[in-house]
Amino acid sequence: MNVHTGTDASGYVTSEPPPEAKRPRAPSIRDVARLAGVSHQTVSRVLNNHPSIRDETKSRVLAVMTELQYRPNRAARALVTSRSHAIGVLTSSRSEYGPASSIQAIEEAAVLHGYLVVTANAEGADSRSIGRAITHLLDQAVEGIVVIAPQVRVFDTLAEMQLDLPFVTLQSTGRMNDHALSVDQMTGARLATRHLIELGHRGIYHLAGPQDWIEAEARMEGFLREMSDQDVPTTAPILGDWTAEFGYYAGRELLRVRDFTAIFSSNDQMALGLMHAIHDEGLDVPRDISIVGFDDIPEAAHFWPPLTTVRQDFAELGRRAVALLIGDEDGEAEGIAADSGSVIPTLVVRRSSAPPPA
Amino acid sequence: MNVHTGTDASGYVTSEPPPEAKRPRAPSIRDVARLAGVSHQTVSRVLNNHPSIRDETKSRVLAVMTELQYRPNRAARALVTSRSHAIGVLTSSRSEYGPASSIQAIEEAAVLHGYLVVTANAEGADSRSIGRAITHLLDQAVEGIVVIAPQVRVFDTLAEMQLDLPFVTLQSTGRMNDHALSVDQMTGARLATRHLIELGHRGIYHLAGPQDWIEAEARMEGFLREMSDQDVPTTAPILGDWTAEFGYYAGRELLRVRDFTAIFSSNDQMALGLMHAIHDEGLDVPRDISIVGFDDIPEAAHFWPPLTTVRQDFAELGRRAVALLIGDEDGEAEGIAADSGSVIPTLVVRRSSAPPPA
DNA sequence: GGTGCCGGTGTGCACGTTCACAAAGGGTGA
DNA sequence: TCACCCTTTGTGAACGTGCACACCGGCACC
Repeated sequence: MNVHTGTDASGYVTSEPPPEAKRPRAPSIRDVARLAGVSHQTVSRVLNNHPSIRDETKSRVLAVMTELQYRPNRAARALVTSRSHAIGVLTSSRSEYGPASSIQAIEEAAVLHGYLVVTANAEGADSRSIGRAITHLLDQAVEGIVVIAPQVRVFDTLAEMQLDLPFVTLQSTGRMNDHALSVDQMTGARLATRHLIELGHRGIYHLAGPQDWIEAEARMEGFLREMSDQDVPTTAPILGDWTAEFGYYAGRELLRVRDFTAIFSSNDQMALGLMHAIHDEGLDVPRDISIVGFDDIPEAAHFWPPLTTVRQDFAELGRRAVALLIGDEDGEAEGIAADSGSVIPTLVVRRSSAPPPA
Repeated sequence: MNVHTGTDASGYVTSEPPPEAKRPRAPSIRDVARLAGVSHQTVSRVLNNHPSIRDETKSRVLAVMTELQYRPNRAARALVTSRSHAIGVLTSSRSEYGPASSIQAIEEAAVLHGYLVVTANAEGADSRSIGRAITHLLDQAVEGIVVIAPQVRVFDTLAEMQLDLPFVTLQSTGRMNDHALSVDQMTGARLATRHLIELGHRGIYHLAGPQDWIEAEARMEGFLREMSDQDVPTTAPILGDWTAEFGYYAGRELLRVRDFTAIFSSNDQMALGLMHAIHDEGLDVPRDISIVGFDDIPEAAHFWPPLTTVRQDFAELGRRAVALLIGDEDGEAEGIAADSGSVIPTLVVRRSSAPPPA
């Protein structure tokens, strides 16, 4: 096919190439238009598949597009529509399994909807770094934010910056229902707790996560409620920081007194640390002490002993977050994401839990 | 301060607000310019801190900017400069610890340089999904790509799409030196192997990673070289898939014969699975069999027994990748990142390795 | 005292896309 | 036959920024 049509506006003589063509620029919609013999607007219509376009025209334009390897310029589009088609993810500790899995799911779902994901990690989760992270997201003109971090502080910072952006957290809560997915962390925690009670345990500790994390709070709440519902005397939960390291030291501390036969840990990493401490004392899991975790990270099945834990569908969480955020904005299927029921976590019983010693 | 200056081009009467102001648009440099009594170009100069601007003018402009909460519009900037200031990260299995940590570091480093990170996950790492991931990155007009995936296939796909984009892999290699960081995976593997040999082991297996991953290949190479250098007869490595699950089944298989006293696993997860299989047989680590891993994920210190492994600085890797990519492009400090020496991994000896049974 | 340079600033256009509007062509009903 | 509508297409103007260029005043130099 001859590229030089009669209407070529560049005015170059065919035999003589442009004087040192300084155009490393990608082909634009106008280039496509020229080659297809239509106006740039028609090309635009094809791109946005506008209804009223003749099939023949459309296919001709499409052919030219593939020939030219045309790629729509997102910047130009964003400029004129003032829509970035970007959503932000705000994390702290993003390399942990739970957050990482959710991010992955968010990304997949976002791409599926034609969106782009920008992440910002608030190292340390202090309000200064949260502010910096939010600023970064704002610089990218994100249209919404998914929060995987201590939401309370994020909330404050967001309010402080006095800008309203749709955002979603991955965890259910009483306080922030408008922004939260209805994932039933509490039920998961109750399942774990009930399991231990049904095995016959009465001295049960809870190793909780940081309390400004909504999911940590919800799990603790679930633990406390189940204990009280079953009339088991409750001890005050221990507040941890999600790490195996903390679990280890907490375990060593707890073992000094040993007024318990089971521990429900708010995540699998801390459970691992607990088991390490227990083994260090020459004790056995589950013979002497039962352990239940939360999350079911892939490694949990291969801990020694394999860990009884609560499986959580991080991917589903991520997908819902995106659905909520995007559905919300597009006005498309407003309610679907919101009220399609909670994600119910399931208890995976492995070998780290057993009846208490006689 | 009065917003309505005499030169206000909108022409609205001050007492009468614009008829249902349909301007949710953010303030632009022209708005700033008007309020500061300068031209938009001057504002632009302030933004890009051009040298020749009077201090007084500059501070006046800056004041107006903060007053208006002005944020530069990245889309417009990208459009005119045809630079996206985005770098892409191509992963498979991004929720695993290693990739996740590197991504985090990449992101931090990128933000520091004023760049934006776009990730694309090639689920399954087959060439079709790799193609899709690359397309996604290209749609965002990334200026470079960091690859954390089976590079061989990514290479092929990239070549197939016949587009040249600067890219970097996180692993050293013989083949792709132009694109690879000089992180000495091989030395790490040799350290681990030597450790086992020095403990007295002679029957040593290597559980390798997928061979289209360069790091897996490099670690295997290191293992083989060290074994041959030390004149220890070598058995063929087993090719795994990085998961604890695989390690478990590989362990069960190996234990049928038991012609070995130690296993060097190419990552910590597979090592965990191996130990699980060994425990299942009623054997003890390290009394009966020694295990050495690779990566030193945070959980490794709390495995049972705590895992001897090779620590790798994923964050440093990420930072270097960005330095290489960005330094490369900006022409700024071309060589610094490239030749500042290798990242040498270190051996962390814990309790999973010991002399072989007598 | 003209000429040239330099610091500081302004003017206009370009980037690639979408949007508002208009226009050409064909059909349809009165 | 004319007025009107619908489908399909085109025209021109935005969007917010950077770049090339021009301009202005002051100073140094011959």
